[in-house]
Amino acid sequence: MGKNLYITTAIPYVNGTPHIGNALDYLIADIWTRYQMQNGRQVRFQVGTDEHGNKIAAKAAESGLDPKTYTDQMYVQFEQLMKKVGASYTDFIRTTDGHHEGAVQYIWQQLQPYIYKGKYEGWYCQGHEAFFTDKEVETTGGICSDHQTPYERVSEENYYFKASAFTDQVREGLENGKMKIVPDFRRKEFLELIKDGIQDVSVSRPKKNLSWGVPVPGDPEQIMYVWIDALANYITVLGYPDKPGWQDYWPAEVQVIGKDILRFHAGIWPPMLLALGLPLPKKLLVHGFVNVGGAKMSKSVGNVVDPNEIIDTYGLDAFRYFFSRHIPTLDDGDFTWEKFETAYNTELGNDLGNLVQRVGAMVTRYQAGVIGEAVQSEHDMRRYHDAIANLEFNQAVDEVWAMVRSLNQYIENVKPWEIAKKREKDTEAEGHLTEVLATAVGGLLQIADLLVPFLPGTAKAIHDSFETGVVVPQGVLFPKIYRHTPDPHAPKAAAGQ
RNA sequence: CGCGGGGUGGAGCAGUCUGGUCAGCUCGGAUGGCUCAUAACCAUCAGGUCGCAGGUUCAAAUCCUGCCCCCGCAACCA
Repeated sequence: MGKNLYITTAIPYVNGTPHIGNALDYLIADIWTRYQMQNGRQVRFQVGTDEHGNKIAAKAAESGLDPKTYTDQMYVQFEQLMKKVGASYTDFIRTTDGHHEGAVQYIWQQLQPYIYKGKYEGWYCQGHEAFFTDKEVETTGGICSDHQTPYERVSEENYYFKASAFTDQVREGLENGKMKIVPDFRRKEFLELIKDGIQDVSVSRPKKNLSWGVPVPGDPEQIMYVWIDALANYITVLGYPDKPGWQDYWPAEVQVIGKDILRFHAGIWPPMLLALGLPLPKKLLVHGFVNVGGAKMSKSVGNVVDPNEIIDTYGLDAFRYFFSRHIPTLDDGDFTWEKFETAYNTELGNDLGNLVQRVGAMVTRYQAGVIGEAVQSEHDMRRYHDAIANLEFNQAVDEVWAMVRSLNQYIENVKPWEIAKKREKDTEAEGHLTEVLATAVGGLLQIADLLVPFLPGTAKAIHDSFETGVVVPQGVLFPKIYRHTPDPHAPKAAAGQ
């Protein structure tokens, strides 16, 4: 196995504000990256933004800006979120980057044997200068609600990419595991979807209908539609085709995507790669959505949760903890402020934070802070590593918490405070106490190691507390917060209420 | 008969492929213990016909058949 690994995240369309789903992408990729780096791998971790298209052009026009200036303002929000969740990315791509646009045109030319001209037919609105789906047309009764004009049936010339030519190869790759889709039920879902073959996709629009995008080489009348432009980012960001080094990282080990965009990443992207003669990514990690109290998060319902608010209130590691352990990596999850706060107070505060505190306090109190010969804990962490290899991060965190529990149990069983009392009379007690506390510290240090990918700040705090051989208090980890759940120790309000 | 996922103690889940050792885990609730600690921690308990009805088997949450209910997706929607 080589040392170089590559992981990617979906690039969000900058026409909008960052949300939990984006944060989840970054977090998952970041956990994986930190884990691999901890194990001595060289990792490139891509993030970026998708910045072309009509919606951007329209938004920019509304604000009286040219599109590029507009995206220059918008993409920063996403960059801020990436930094806020602690994403240790190495490569940031914007689809408006010069190198990317040039590379995409090169790719288009390489794809020539599989590109043909065809007619695209659909419902068109003059006011929007855009096509609408059958569904939208149906729900509005055929009248555009913004312009009060009927949609017209229009057909236009487009270039198509012959993705269908690669149906068998893609299917094969999925069946022999050359390209895995994780979890497996997503793979089955996708195979079912392409049962009748992958369909060709329209990859360009006439310039009059799509102004803001990469021009099609050799045809000034056509602009590239999203697919080739956006999907290509995964290789252009590495330097493809002209900057050396990209071969060291492609194929990607993992491509992190949401369940909504699986079909593009399994049905268009692999055919593009095959047409370019490039290997397929090894794994597509498909995560689910975050619901709120069982309901879909949506602006119209008004239940959107802002990741920034969580992090500002509870801290970055608390955010990373909840979204890595309580939102299953490979399935939908549920967020509520109550759940979050309960997990924060009980699991982070009571279980882990308090454990660190009590061990530190005992070493300080009984041994003036001097830690004895650290005993290396022999806890078998195979399940932790297996879980990460299987991309089930929530299970890996479960394993860490099993260790936290057993360390609390250990302390309860050996009762260091009783050994401490015996030291006056029993000469062996001193050594015994030192050994017990060193064992506890050893356990904490191992826990800290395991937490590095998930809670880097906490892992560092634990290390800093105990690593030097003398306890260096780092302050209380995860102090109690009661904003959404009742404070059990609050002065009793009037009875009955 | 479109496709996929799911229905397990108050809540959230594991277990189903490879039938018995499964009725398990976490949170919440109750009781007790302890005092090193963030009124934390530890132990015990709370008794859920494992969606419903049949079937296979010595034995089914776990296999087969039928049905009911919930949630996504249903193709150019970033």
